[in-house]
Amino acid sequence: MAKKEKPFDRELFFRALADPTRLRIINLISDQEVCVCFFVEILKTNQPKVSRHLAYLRRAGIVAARREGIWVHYRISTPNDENAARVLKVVREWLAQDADMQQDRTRLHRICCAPELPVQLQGSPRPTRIGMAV
Amino acid sequence: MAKKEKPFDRELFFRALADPTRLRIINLISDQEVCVCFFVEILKTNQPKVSRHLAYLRRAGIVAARREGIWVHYRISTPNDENAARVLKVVREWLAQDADMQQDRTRLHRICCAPELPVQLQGSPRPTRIGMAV
DNA sequence: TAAATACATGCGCCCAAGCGAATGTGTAGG
DNA sequence: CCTACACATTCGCTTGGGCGCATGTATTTA
Repeated sequence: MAKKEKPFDRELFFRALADPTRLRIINLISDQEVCVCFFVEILKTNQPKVSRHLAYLRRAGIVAARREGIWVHYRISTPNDENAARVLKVVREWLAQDADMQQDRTRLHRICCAPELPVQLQGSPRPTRIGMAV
Repeated sequence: MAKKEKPFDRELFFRALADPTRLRIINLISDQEVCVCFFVEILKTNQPKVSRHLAYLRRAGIVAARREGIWVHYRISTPNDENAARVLKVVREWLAQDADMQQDRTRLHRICCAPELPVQLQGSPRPTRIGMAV
């Protein structure tokens, strides 16, 4: 009844990072818990696409999901593998410095901190900062 | 006449890391200059395959080549992008700890340090340690 | 239980990437 | 030159991944 841990899949991990949409998602999450609907809005794409990329990141151990009623919140997950965690940390710092990525975060910040959410997001739970165990 | 530097391609960089053969090559190079023929021998594969993966790593700015007569030596190249360089550093440390990767390095070490090279490698220049600027 | 909402997944299409086999390129030696 | 050698590249094939679209699932509310 021990050892649920599957051996960490390094290939899957790197492939997960080898896609611009997934990197944008990782960047958008930052140190928050973000509802799926916000990704759809910021990335200006359709919901299935976002959902599939989130599933990919989940399988790779990069993000974790938490359901709250009808909504699902995503946050960064520290990979099981210590070295993968180190890589992810550096990658996130890299993204944080990128101009386009900063724009994405700015747009998310503008939307979720505005007094009124846009029509598509009425009633959606806004992103919330979470404690980063690092 | 300035700025030959193309803007660093982050996607290409990550895709380069998302392949087991290319990771094995990165690991084998370690802090040496290694002749192509040794990759063919250690990876137990054909020469075109190795050559294509090496070309991929070159385009991604991860390795550099140096011709010496009929032989071509490959070494790790520090990526133009500072953050990419940080990622690569962590990735290489990761590989260095991996059991399978250690086996590869051991086999390379055994072959190139033996008094007699195997038949396929007769006359090939052995890998040589190079100064790592880090 | 039925409808609405938010998200996940299955399906088919297309394109990129990896592969083996053949061919091309550059270099040393006769 | 011509050959031999090491390596690079091209070609055709096959596979995997991302995409849009349609459908499935889970949860809340009426």
